[in-house]
Amino acid sequence: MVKAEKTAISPTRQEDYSEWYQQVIKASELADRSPVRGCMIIKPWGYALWENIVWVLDAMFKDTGVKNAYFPLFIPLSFLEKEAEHVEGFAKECAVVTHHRLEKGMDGGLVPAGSLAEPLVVRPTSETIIGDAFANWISSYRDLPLLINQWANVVRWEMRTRIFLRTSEFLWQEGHTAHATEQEAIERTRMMLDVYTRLAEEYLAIPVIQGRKSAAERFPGAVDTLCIEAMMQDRKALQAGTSHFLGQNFAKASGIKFQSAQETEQFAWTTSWGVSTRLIGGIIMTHGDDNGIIVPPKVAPSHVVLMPIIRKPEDRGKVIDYVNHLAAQLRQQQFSHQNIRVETDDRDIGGARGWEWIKKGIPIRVEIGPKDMEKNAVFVGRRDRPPKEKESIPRNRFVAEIGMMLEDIQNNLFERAKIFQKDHTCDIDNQKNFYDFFTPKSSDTTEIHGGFARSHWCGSEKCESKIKEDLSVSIRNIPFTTEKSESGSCICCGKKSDCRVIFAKAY
RNA sequence: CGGGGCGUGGCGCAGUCUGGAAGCGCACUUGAAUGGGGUUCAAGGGGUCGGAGGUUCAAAUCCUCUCGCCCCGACCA
Repeated sequence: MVKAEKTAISPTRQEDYSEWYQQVIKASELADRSPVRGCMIIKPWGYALWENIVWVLDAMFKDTGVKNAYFPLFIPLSFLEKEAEHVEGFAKECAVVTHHRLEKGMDGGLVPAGSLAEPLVVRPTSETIIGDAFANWISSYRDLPLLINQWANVVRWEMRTRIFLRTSEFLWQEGHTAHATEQEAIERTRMMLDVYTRLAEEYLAIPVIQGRKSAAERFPGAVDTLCIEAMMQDRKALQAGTSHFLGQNFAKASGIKFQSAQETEQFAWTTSWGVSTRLIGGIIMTHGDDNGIIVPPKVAPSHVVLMPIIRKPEDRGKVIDYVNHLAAQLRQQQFSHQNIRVETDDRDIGGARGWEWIKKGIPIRVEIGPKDMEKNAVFVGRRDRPPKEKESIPRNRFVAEIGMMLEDIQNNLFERAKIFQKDHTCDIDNQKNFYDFFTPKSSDTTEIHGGFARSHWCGSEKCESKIKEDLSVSIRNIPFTTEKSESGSCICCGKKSDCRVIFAKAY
């Protein structure tokens, strides 16, 4: 038996996937858990990753005419009551502020005092308060479309939390738009889903499946919910972005009315759409390996780290000089319309230094010592290849080609993830095979099994919930590509179906 | 909120059954050696054992209560 190579993260993905996930976050210094239940402290490396996502998305939003604004963290309780389904969906997970003052209590501790006349809900999402603002801003068809986005934090009091994937507080953006016509709102819903798809695939290197949610999985209060679904390495699905067509539901609830060119009073058609810090969890679980995270170059906090190798103290000055010059040269180079982001790390901590950067997933590591200087070369390791596989490259060539190398890593990550998704997606038409597919082979709870099953579904909520109950498998979405494209029979009841849907276990 | 597991220096753990001076590895600090490398040696710093009660001459260990985390469900971006 071959001895397993030592990995930087233990347990490995194979041994215990969820524990691996926690350990990667710790080892890569993305985040810490906080003293507050279910909340996280996003550390600089993780926050820089988020900032890059924000940067990319924000530009894409603005390209479609969206403007940023900011709305209050607190929502009057009465606002939330306005849309019936919406309340029902969120009521259970709302944090509520009932007091506005603390006083010394009997035992010397502080106790809430001064109760509020109307309790305030900490936003779980902002449809209602933004709807209220929209009602004030809109009076004529000339005010439409209204295209607004806000970058914010929201709070959802979840029963079970998982860092980045489901925390009580998380960072996100929520876009809210109002339109004069149904058609235009529907188009906007789809347009934003396409923006999310581009973010996921072109920037995060996460292949996704675009589709529509079933009625049961729809956003509370929405007429239609579109989403992108990605496959993680444990073969579970992660909803990576959603875009909702809200019809006139929220317009009616908040009184978003306008006068048309024909002088009639009409309710506007609205949409909302969002992605969150959950995407970071998606990056970890799509690209990470047993040595840590791998950050896609286009959103990497830093692209390259330069590590001087100093053998003798007298070499120090010139090696550092060489490294500094190289850093300056690299910073002149461009990748994905941005300057190359360079770190230099001259800590004298031996091999641990290189491993720290591997765990953090920096795309390129460069070692530079006197020998390289003599040859006017650099010694380069790529994060998409094994840690020991490093090569000497002439300095000038490295500087000239670093952009291409990053592009190559970016493409590799995407291709790998695509192949993985393809390998674990299959068409299943037989009920027994379907149940086998989603049933672990052993009693070991950490066994990785299943994947995406493309199977027929008759459209009934009954079949959907039966499968969910039997296997904890849900309909992730009805892909646009398979919608009404093929007839068959429902995997659950056998009745006629006109399309395949994606079934999977989900985060 | 139900079922299971776990809380011991920053991280990973042993010690708990069978009560008897808080340990180990990694990390950290200092010194030296080494020098394409998770290196070696030496000397250090750091923990009221999640918290609160109780039993006892004596509690990390036994009892009661509590808080938190992880996994599996229900809920969800």
